[in-house]
Amino acid sequence: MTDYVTLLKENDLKATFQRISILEVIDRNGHMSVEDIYEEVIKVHPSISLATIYKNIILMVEKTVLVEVPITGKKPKYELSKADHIHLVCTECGEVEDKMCMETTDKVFHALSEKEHFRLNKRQVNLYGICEACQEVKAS
Amino acid sequence: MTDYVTLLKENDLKATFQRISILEVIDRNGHMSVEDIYEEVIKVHPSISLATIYKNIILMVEKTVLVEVPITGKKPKYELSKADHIHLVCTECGEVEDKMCMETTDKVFHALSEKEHFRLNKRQVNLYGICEACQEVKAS
DNA sequence: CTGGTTGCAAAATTTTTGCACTGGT
DNA sequence: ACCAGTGCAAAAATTTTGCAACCAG
Repeated sequence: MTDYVTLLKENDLKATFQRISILEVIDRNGHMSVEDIYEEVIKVHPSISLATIYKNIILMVEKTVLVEVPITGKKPKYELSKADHIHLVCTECGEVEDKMCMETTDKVFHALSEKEHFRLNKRQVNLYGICEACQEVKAS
Repeated sequence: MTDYVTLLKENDLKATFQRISILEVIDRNGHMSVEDIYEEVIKVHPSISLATIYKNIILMVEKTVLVEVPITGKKPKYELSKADHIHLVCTECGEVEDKMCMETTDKVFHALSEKEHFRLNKRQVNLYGICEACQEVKAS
């Protein structure tokens, strides 16, 4: 995804420089907190206000351009909307990695929902642990 | 679990009645935000301070007596530590229900972690949708 | 043009902290 | 009796809001 203008317009949002910058930095970094986004965007667009970041994140989450990823013990992060996936969350460095492989688990989730008469809408899987890079650092 | 005193002492925490009250209301209600806990505890123990609730939740999460359950678009909730399970989160009424049935998904999670050389520690599955009760209300 | 968007500053909310006092062990 | 734990009030951090100026369509 590089055509943020189209993405925004498709979702009834004006393509302002501020919004495009927010999408760019999130796309580049994968998963970012509000503060992370602010610090990155300000490098490119120094006059942007934190309030604008907040307003736009809320708006873009409503419009489902962005998805909030809540993380145990941390501020939530935001990512671009994409197919459902698993998050590998490193508790050492904080990095979040996406893994697209929910076919098997999805079957379980749907079976469970059916059994419980629960109208399933969204799945969210976070696996917490230590990523390969951080294991190596600790070993040395 | 009703012996909160033992639970606390086993985790090097003094068994104050503020802490016992916090554990009681969480046990009774299942999943509660800081504010929920405060509002319930204050009924039993009107002089308790919100700061005490915060301090104790942070402490009990560190000691793994409590677990933080982050939820998309909401304040995190807290539950008593127990075997890993799936959360059914109703986006209408906010209720969270536990389902103990992660045998199949656990295999997938472990296989994925092994493949990625990720040292898996904790699994967290939230399914968002509409619970049976809320479906009935909407239908009528 | 014009209605949505921005930046700023102020307000509201949420969480943390310092400290004298209290209460479990 | 000791020291962790408490309550309070103040501080810090985070998020929201109102509004005049601005700009994308």
